[in-house]
Amino acid sequence: MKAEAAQLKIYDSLAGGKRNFIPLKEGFVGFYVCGPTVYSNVHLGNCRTFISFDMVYRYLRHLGYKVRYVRNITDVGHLVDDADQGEDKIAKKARLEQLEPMEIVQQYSIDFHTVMAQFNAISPNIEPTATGHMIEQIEMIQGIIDNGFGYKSNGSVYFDVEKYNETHPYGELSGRKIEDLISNTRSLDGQDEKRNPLDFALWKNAAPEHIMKWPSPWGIGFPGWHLECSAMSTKYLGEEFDIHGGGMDLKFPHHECEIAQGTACNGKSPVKYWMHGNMLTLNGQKMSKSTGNSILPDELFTGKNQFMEKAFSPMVVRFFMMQAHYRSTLDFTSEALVAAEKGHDKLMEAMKTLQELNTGSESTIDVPGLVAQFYKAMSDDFNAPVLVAQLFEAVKFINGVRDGKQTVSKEDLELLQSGMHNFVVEILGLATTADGGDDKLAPVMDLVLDLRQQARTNKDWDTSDKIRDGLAAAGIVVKDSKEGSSWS
RNA sequence: GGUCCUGUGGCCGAGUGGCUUAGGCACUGGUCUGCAAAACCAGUUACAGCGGUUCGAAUCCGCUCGGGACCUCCA
Repeated sequence: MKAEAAQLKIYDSLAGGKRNFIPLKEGFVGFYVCGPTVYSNVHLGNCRTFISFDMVYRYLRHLGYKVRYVRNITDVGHLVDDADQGEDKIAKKARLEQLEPMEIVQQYSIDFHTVMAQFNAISPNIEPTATGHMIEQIEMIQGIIDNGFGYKSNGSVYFDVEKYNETHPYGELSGRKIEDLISNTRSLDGQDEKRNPLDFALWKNAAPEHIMKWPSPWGIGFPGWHLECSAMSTKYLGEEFDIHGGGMDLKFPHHECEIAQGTACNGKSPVKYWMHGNMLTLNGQKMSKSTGNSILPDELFTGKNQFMEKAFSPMVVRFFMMQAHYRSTLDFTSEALVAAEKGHDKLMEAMKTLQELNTGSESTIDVPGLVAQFYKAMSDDFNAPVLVAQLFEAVKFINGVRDGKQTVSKEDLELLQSGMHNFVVEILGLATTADGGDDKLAPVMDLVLDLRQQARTNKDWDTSDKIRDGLAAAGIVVKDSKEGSSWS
């Protein structure tokens, strides 16, 4: 554990407030995040959740915890709607595109991983799939039945919510009362298999024409969506683990059902800290695949979309997200992205400057105190926006030292360098500009700038400006300073 | 309709009782520069409305208006 870190506090959705984080086993953290259903390209809203929890994972790791990070991939069982005729999302897509379901899964899993890599998200330690854990799911269903909380009906198995509620509070996570849920339940067709409309499927009987199905003690079928997370989190993290994350929209019913399933099967509530990331909005409305109000990461990176006036790089988007707290909604607009881009560039420029500073006998600001503020911000429920504000305090100082208006001691400089690296690169996950790679361009630019400098020395402003304007047209910005010209 | 969240300056977005004028962007003035860009310095704009609690509220309570989420698949 980092000695300089303040006590980590996490907002626990179940408790409804911040709690000191104390892991079940000292030094270790079990961390589960609900992953995507791979039936289409991940959109930016999906990405925000995963990026938020990537930041959480990075900070936990930085604090010295050994984290086992599990994020599932849902590749079966997620129905288009809740009616019994509801079609599996993967199967539907497969039918429409005349592909094997696993082709769909493969295609969109690859897309998901590609996008996450672009956002510089660290891969989970384990990324289990629902189809790869049929046996575990079947065993868990059996456990729930054995404990009297599941019942068979027409080849399907349902979770008996009313029975469960007699001894455990169903709805505690989302703040619902079972009576309200019952009175608000809409009457859907084909609910006759269930004893109660609130009951949810653990196993669904598959019709003969159904293409994704497995044998089970209750007949040929497939698992209910909520079950996979319970089965896989139990398998890899235990019956009780530290942190479970996911989007706010999964709170009910998905996470509520996970609590019920885990409790019904194992006799204990599975999760110590429930974390929920908030939604990304576009034009003030929740980004959602089903409504079409969404934008794909690639459309954002290429600028080929109807919402934004220009393209934005993955790191700018990530930085933008880090400027908002993960529990707040964040509205995506072109104007906000442009502002974030400038801020991002300023921060990254300072990161470079930081490597070239001269040291003095003493520092003009309290550098250890500033770095302590970094920890304070992040330890307060991962308050990245406050961290970013502190980072800009550092930027101001860095530029001040560069301009000779401030001084920094050698010791403090090293502290600041490591602190900035830790928080900007390791924790916020902002990759320092990947301007390597273009090996041929650098020497060419050196030559061009050298020629321009000659022109400037000769006061041949026509030539020097022509070079500058020409480069600008090519997207290269030239910056002059006392030490010479640079480009980016 | 039910449950819950939210409304901060031109924009984004922190802050939950008494110096945060948070921070970023934008804007204005200045420094620097051949000019510009970038940097730097300084400054402007705020807490939806009404009422209440309090010595004191952006921060607590009530109401009004507005926005959103969930209640059905969604990160």
